[in-house]
Amino acid sequence: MFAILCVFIAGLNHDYYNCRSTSCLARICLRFWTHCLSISTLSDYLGPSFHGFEGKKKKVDIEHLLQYCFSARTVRKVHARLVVSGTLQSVYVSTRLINLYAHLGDLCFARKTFDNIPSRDSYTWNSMIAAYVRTGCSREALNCFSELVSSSQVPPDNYTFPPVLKVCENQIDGKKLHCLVLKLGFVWDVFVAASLIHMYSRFGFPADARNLFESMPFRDSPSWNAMISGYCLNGNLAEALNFVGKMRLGAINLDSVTIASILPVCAQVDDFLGGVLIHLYAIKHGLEHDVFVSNALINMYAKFSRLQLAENIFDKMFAKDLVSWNSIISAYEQNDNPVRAIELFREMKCHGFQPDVLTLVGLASSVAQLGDCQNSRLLHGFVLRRTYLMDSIIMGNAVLDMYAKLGLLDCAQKVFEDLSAKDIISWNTLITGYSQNGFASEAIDAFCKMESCEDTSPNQGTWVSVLPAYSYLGALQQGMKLHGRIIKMPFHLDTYVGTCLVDMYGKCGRLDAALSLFYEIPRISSIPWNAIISCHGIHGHGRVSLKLFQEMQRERVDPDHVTFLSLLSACSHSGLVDEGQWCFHVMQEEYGIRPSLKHYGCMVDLLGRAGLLEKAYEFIKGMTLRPDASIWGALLAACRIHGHIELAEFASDKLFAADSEHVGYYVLLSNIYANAGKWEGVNEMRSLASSRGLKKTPGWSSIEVNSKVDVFYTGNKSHPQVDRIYRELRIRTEEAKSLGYAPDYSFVLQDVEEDEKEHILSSHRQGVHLQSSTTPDHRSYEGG
DNA sequence: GTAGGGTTAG
Repeated sequence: MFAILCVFIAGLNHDYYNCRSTSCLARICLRFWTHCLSISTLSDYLGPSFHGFEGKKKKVDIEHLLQYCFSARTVRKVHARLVVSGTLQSVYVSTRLINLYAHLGDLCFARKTFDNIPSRDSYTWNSMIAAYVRTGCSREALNCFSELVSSSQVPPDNYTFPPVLKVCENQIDGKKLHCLVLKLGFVWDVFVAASLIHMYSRFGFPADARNLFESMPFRDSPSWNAMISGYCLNGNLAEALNFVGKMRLGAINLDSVTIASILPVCAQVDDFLGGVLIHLYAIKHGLEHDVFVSNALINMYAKFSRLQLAENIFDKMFAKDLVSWNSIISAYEQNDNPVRAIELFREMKCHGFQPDVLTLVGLASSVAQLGDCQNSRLLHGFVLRRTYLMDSIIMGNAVLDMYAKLGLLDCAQKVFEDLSAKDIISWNTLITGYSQNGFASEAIDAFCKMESCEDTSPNQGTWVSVLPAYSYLGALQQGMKLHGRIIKMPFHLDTYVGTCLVDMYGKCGRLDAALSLFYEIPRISSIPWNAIISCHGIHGHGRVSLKLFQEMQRERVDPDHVTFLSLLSACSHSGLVDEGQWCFHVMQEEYGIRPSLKHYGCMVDLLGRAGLLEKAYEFIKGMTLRPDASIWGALLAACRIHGHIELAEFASDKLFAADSEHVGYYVLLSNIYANAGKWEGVNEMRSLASSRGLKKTPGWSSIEVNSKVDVFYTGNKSHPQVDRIYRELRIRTEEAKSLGYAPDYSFVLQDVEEDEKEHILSSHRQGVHLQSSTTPDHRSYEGG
């Protein structure tokens, strides 16, 4: 074998030695050496061949060969030979071994090597500390640093401080390190200074970082980058951008780090053009193929929903890493294309990448978007096996969010309870899950539990998650108490929190309060406009909704698809047929928004409610999308109002062909039959629904008295004061009748006598306005 | 032979 090696080497033309053959040769040599040939023997045989090593005239030795160890296994073999040959006495060789082990991820052997060195020099200490930092063992790194300081073998030097500063845990320790740096005279080392700047920024002291930066006699681009990343950490995006500008004015080249830091800022401040200019700069300076730059570009383009641009970058990358795959997967996931996200996940696995926490976070969201309950459980199982749920709070929250979005609240609750640590986002996710699935009371319960936790305090997201629950119950007084608390907080004029408050006042009927609050919060996005337009529509003030829309146009705020849903619904509930049709036209022609099934549904409702049944039917026939159950349902509801049995039967055929699982439609058709006195049809619908295992959910209403919400629903008399309530109701009905009130019995859809009909109408009894919403329970809530 | 600043998230 050795003879073959010699022939191979002799056959190489030394003038054309390329790196590949050098590397290959070195590895073969290593192999022989670990099999007990001495280095001098190797050198004697191969000497001339090695002089070509990377063009340097260097004597071959084991230290030189160490750089060709590409696996921890090889290093261990070399290590064993070094111990046998006695070469390990050299601090230099041992330190190199520590670094090799650390780079190959074998921290245990790095430490063993470190422990066995009789006298360590500064390189040894620095290498061991850096090894801990690189592998994320912060505590061990800090302990090692303390050991160095107390051992007095060698003092820490300028190479010691950067890694230690990177992992120090608080500003007080950071300050102590800064004092030591000053004492030892390393403050003007650019590496140490950049680390100090970053440390001060990390702990929220940007002024200290700035002072240090200003006092530096010489600044290189990493010093500037430390300032820029520091401003990003502290959320001062304007100053981060300002520093990039200053760098360019000072003729300091932006490097790949600057670009990777600033691209996310362009996305956050919604500056697409700025982002493209940075991209062009990267191309011009040959930086676009840097992995960090490419990844940052993918993420930026994804945030601007420019998926084609993101995918172009991804495709052109020479070397993709896990972050590249995670970025492109979440790009599709966040732009409502979960199918492509999952496809890319499969491709990623084919390329030999193992998913990490962030891959699975993106995947959990994709699975939720697809409504895929089966895969959600598979994902949960996978995450559990990898112990990610125990190790990562983000992963736990993502699984919780997945179950909440799928409406599997029991699973969500279980995941929440099993979380090894809960943060405010865990609570917010649970509260949002309840709130968005109609479990308002559970949402409020969870909020109250969160408030009783000492180590957790609500943030903006908490208010956004819990306020809709109060709106849902119409709990105005309790909502106002929350408003009272929010107003004292620095973010009380936040668009999202403000919009939730506007929505709460609006839904609870306080349109005046909703409107005055609306004019206090920022109105540059469509979000608050949608809320104020919608709540006026709900209460039948369609013309006000239209006026607000005109105001929105004057303020040059771009409406979105939700704005038009709110407008169409407002017009529908106010009988504004022409205005509704105008909105539908403007949406497409002026704003280029393609109508969704929801918009079509609103239009059918608008025409149908106004009695234009034929026109509504013609409208459905002209649709560019295939009508689903909701469209036929809207037509059916209109037929019910206007008693058009023939069209109702046609619509119901279409409806049940599209969706036979929605109980609301059975109830609707049953009510149509009842209205027409066709009681056999009513019975048929009821038995059909029950034979398919569908249960109707009762309608409900609520009232808030003295910050206490009472919920009533049909067929239930469990309220402790039920007798008093109905006595009062009878008195009020008599009073109303004496003033000329005549009950409209067409809403009583049961085959009973007139006096019974009146009783049904004036109480919460089964048969009146059956709804398919989720039923709240009838517990009461004390004000928070 | 040892060191700084960077990309993805619920």
